[in-house]
Amino acid sequence: MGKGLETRERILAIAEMSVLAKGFGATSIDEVIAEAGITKSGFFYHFKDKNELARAMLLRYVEANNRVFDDVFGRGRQLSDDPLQAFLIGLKLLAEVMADLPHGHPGCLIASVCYQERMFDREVRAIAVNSVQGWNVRFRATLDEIAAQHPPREAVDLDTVADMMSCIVDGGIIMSKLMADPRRLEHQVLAFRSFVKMLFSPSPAVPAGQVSAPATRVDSSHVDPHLL
Amino acid sequence: MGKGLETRERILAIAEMSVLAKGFGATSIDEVIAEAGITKSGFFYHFKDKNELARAMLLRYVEANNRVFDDVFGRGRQLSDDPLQAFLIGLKLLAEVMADLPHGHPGCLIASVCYQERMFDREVRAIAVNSVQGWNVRFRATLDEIAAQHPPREAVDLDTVADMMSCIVDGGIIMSKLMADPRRLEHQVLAFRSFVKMLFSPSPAVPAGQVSAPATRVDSSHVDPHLL
DNA sequence: GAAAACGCTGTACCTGCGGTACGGTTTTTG
DNA sequence: CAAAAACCGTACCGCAGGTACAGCGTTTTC
Repeated sequence: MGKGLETRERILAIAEMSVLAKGFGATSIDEVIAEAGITKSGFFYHFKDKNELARAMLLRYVEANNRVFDDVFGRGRQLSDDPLQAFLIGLKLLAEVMADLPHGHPGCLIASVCYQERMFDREVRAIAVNSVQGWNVRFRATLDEIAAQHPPREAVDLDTVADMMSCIVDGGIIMSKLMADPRRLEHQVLAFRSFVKMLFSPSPAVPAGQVSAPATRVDSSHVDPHLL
Repeated sequence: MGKGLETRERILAIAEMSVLAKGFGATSIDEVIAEAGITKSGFFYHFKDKNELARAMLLRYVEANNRVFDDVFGRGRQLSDDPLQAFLIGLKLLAEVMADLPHGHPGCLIASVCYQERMFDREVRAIAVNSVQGWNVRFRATLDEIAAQHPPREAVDLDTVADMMSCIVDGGIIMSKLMADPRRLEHQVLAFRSFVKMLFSPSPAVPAGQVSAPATRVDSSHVDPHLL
């Protein structure tokens, strides 16, 4: 990474923290540059105005989020051929990732943007909307796969279930932030997991042996405490 | 309502709209007073500073929210003696209330505060925390009642389920605001309702006749499309 | 019916921040 | 070594939050 990109990255990280703690409108450029150890001119060299900063922040955030999703649900698929099991494993891993954040989840930039829509131009809002839509279609596709093999017990719209994923995470972040209790987010993800499990599990009697042998090694963490 | 309280209420309503649309830090007093038709001095007569405005706004919001909860879940209890059915009816009514908002839910002030914590003093944050905790113990008590009669099918912590209610609503508000689609919030509440239903329903075979005869008349709206 | 409290208005002023402009300087890179 | 990249310094504008205080009409209270 060149020195320019490094500084840019530092600005974005600091600004994200500030935005999540105080809101975009209350985030002062002076504070950001002081913490980043640069001058105002330096800042405006990288971002022509605050909206460009917002755009870059959002893109950075969405990308990082996508990497996490790719990681946990990709691992889920590696660990089971059954789409339901794979998704449940992914959710378990996601809950673990959320729980392992040192000071709890810092906050969701999408939610922050949502609660300050008037502050941003169309492009920023479009980035937020597209990202969420992308996650929804992603999870919707997964749910379709699952439903093909496991007929859902309740007549619930799968788009709504896919949407629920984002809602639970965003709601869980708010609760864990507000209550200063990182575990709440973890619990919410696991509760959503229970919902999915119940929705696609045919009967109280549990059919065992659907989990294929793990092809990949799992790094130190035992994955199978509550798989079914 | 005295003239003073009337002006105060007008200020609070306008400020709430602005805060939900732009964030607290970006909400300008000049804009609020312009819309309220008063002067700056008039504003500072009612609120000594922005933090006092925030406190009053939050209290107003929480109170309104409590009224809605009291209303829908109170009606639920009127319509069924079974705690599960009463809760499910309440959730259905809540979803309807959410769907009937003319321009969608304007936003949750608690979430807004959460994403701008650094802007507020301890008291404001305490109000937010206490309100959410109040809702959680309320729903937890309801869930305890339900669980006493309907053993839950999954080993889920009831505190987490109670928490999930707030998460779903806050998450649903974010999604519906972001996507400009008020129905998403309604769907999320109904999805949570499905979760509760599944969690406390003993088996796929539905035992009928648990709904007691409604003692109260239902005002024009037919309550029983998807009760079980 | 006078006094006090209420509900504001008007003016003036200070501070800090977002943002612009622009010339100069150092650092990196081809 | 030269050019591009990555900044620094300074000076400035306008707006918003916030303070201070004097005053004024209306309503309430004794």
